[in-house]
Amino acid sequence: MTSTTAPAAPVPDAAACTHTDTVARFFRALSDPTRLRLLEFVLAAERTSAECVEHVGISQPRVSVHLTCLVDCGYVTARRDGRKLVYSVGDPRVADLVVLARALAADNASALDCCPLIPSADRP
Amino acid sequence: MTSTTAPAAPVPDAAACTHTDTVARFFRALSDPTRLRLLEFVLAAERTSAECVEHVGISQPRVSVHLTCLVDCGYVTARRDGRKLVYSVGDPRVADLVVLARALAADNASALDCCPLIPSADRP
DNA sequence: GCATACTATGCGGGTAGGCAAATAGCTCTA
DNA sequence: TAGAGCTATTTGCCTACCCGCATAGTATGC
Repeated sequence: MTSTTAPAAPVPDAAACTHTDTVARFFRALSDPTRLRLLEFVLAAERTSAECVEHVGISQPRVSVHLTCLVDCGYVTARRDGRKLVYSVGDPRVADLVVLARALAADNASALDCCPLIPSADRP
Repeated sequence: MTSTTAPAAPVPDAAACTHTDTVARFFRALSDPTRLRLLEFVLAAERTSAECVEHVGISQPRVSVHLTCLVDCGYVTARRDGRKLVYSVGDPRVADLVVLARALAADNASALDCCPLIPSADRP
């Protein structure tokens, strides 16, 4: 944690004072169905790029971009194994976050479907 | 658990099997800086619409849309008090989600700034 | 060193969703 | 029942971002 190492920071808690924009961008990484699908796929087990491509069913370049994004945001880490790159989730809090969000989303799924600002794909 | 009520469903747990698209849309509600700012503002205390408008500094119609979105997604609830609408957060898990995300985002803030797919506003 | 996976980057197009401004609708006071 | 205050909806514009396709780059194996 970076907050525990800060001795006399002008802010009481680094985590609590992270710019809201940064947190929003952090959420944005999970707001795309393809990226979320990838994250949950990697969350279940270590996966290679090729496995991810097959799982989500979109082009390899696009999957590469999404995975890079997930790595940049700190959700997953990449490791080379021979010719392949293997992606995995190191921080257990990522699973916590997804589980928590899933529980909340499940309890509000029906209402969520009616939100006009965020229309669902199959409900135009 | 809801799985006990499902007799022969092909899925083990309703919460765990909520469509990924739905969860992604749930995250999308928090992926906008203005909405996240509003949520955290309401999270701290009950707020009226007018207070929210002043806090985020954008037009009233836009705030109305954002607040409606947050209500639809189940993050906040609205209550009428005289002429005003008062918004509050009922589910404590919402706070948990935000705190957890803040902690994760804080630990990856620097890397997040470098993610080209999700560029920050002040870093073109 | 060369060939072959495997992965990343650039380009162009289409849609989603952000904003302000104008306006309609609802709720309480007088 | 007016009238004033508060909130929601509509319109139009513009930017962000997702996509596939083509291609460049890099690490590994022979």
